[in-house]
Amino acid sequence: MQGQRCATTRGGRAEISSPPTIRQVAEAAGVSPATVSRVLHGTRPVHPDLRARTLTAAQQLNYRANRVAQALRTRSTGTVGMVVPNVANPFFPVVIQAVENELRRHGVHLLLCDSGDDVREEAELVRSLLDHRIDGILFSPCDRLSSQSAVRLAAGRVPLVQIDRQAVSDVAYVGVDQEAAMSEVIEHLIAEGCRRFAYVSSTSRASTAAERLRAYRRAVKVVHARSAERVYQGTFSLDWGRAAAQRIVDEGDLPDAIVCANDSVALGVLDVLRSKGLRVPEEVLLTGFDDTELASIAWPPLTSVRQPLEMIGRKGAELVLGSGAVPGKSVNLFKAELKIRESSRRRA
Amino acid sequence: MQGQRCATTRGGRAEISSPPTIRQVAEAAGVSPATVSRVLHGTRPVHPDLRARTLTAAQQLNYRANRVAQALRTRSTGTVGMVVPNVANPFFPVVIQAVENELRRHGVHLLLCDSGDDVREEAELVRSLLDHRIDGILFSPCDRLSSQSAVRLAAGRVPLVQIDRQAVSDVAYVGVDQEAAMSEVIEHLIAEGCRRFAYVSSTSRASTAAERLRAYRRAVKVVHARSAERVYQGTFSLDWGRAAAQRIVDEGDLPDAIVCANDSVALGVLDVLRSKGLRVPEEVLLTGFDDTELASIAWPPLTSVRQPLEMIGRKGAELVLGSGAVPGKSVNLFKAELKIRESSRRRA
DNA sequence: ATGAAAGCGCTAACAC
DNA sequence: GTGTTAGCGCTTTCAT
Repeated sequence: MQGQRCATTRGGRAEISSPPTIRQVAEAAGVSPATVSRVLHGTRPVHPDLRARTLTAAQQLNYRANRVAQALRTRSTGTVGMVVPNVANPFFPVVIQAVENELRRHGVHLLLCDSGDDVREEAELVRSLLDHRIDGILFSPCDRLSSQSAVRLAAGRVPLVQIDRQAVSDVAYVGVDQEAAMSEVIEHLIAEGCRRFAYVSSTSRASTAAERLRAYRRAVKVVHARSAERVYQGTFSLDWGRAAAQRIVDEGDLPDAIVCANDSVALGVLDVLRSKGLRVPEEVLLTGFDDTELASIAWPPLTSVRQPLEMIGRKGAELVLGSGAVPGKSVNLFKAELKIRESSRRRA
Repeated sequence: MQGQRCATTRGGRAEISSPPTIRQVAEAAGVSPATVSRVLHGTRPVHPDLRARTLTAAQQLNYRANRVAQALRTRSTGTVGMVVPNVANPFFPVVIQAVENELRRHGVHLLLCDSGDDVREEAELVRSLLDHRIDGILFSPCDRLSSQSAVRLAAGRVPLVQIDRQAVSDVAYVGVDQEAAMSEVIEHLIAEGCRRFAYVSSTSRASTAAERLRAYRRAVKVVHARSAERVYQGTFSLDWGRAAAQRIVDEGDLPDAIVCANDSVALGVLDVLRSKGLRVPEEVLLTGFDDTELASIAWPPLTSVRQPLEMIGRKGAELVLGSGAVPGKSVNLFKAELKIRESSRRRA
């Protein structure tokens, strides 16, 4: 609506609003811009009188420093970038929220990017964020292999911490110990008497998916070698869960337990089992992963793995800001919590 | 890791890496910085030879413009701010994702802020975003009254569009017609034979909550005046749903249908009804709102209202960018879709 | 303790 | 067409 420009206007006409500059504050206060800056930042001592005049003028003009100019000069934008594979994946919103909160406690803003699980896009995003001179970056690399170059590129320029997913081992990382968590799931199922398993997951190339799968294989091999190969990979969706369950049932060889790499998939499986008249947990036990709201609301309630999302986000933010992200490595592995619910409890 | 500074170094020592400046490209190509800029932006015609040399030099040095400097000069940062009350509310991630995608198609980044449903924080965030000279702002005001000043402040400085929630009527807005949606819910229930209702909602001061409530009252009044007053307000959570259901049951006066302002609440209600042995939909019909994944997964599947989230996000982004946000007003009301499922279907 | 001046990296006016 | 110059708004030497 309003004109945006202004400048000092040689003529002498009235200006149209435009945020006041430090210069204008200086003039109003009868001091130099440098003094204003010093007062506002407490960088160096300033005479009480000038200080007072400056403060008054600043307040009167409602002065607020232009962060862009500040950034150019100080080489710090007060922003941090975050790149995640899929904002709509219920795992991330909570992490994002925690990150944003922690950043803001330090006066830093979050530049959020969704890579859409696409390595090319992801790399592009990282480059673009660097162009914007973000002060750091939180990166959830979508591909544990192909994302490596992007991670390295960015890590060479700004503090970087990998979050949830890891592509490069000597760059800071924060997430949960996926293998420990999945092992715990299997141990629990074995304790419930299960011996034959099937694993429903996605073809995701994320490090987390790989770790969970590895743990699954390692853990089931002990009790039934062939179960280690009974793996169904599709996408992290209800529909894939349904499709996988269909296949499992069709094969006419129902395992004792179906282990899922994620809650959505598990609920898809559950849906089909129910429609086939196969009861959970009576005929087959079922587990999910992530412990989204879905898990507790399902019927029967779904055993799942709860990750400390807020903690991951907060710690990630702390690391980028404090540059605990700079040195060789720095791994912050949290422990997930197995939430045992009816879907995996054998009736006594 | 690496040193960040460099500058032209009067001594003549080798520099440590630091992104190349336009000046360095110019020198390498034997042209002026202005020419480089012109080549890179195609702002004005440049002789093919110089053009080629420039391009080569830029590529060789791997030159990428410093967006901060660019922003200072051009008064455009290539960023848009977004303020939402609660990132973890399953409604927002999808909208955010759509916004981010649309922005990126235009080379614009998203500065995401979570106000935590706090008007003070919200105002602070808006001011801070303005300091960062964002090119526009997408605002989901948490309070239809107290958020007005923040909306007005920001709208006076940059293109602003209210998203989902509206505080100021003469500022651009995009969302769904809440009243129409809620009316449709009630009409459906009436058609199913319901006459006596209860409404479970939150004390939220968001415009959407007010609109849904108003529509509920208006619609039920027609068939049963007292139902218009049977309103339970708490928070948008499973627990509040449980608490509200408990109260409703305790009152010993079960309505024909319990209408909920959101899916989480509805599932909380469902949970308690089930534990009390009250069957849905046989003894009481139930509806939610938002049609999150929860709704379709619940048992029985929950009738809910699906909002075109991606469309809202995309349109919001389009508006800020195209500054369809500038003039007096501009309201983009989408229509929600009633998803009728078992929870509100009377057995024939 | 304070001001003048330089300059962050870029683009746009203005000359040629 | 192209280079030179000025300047976006700020912070920070460097003198005083």
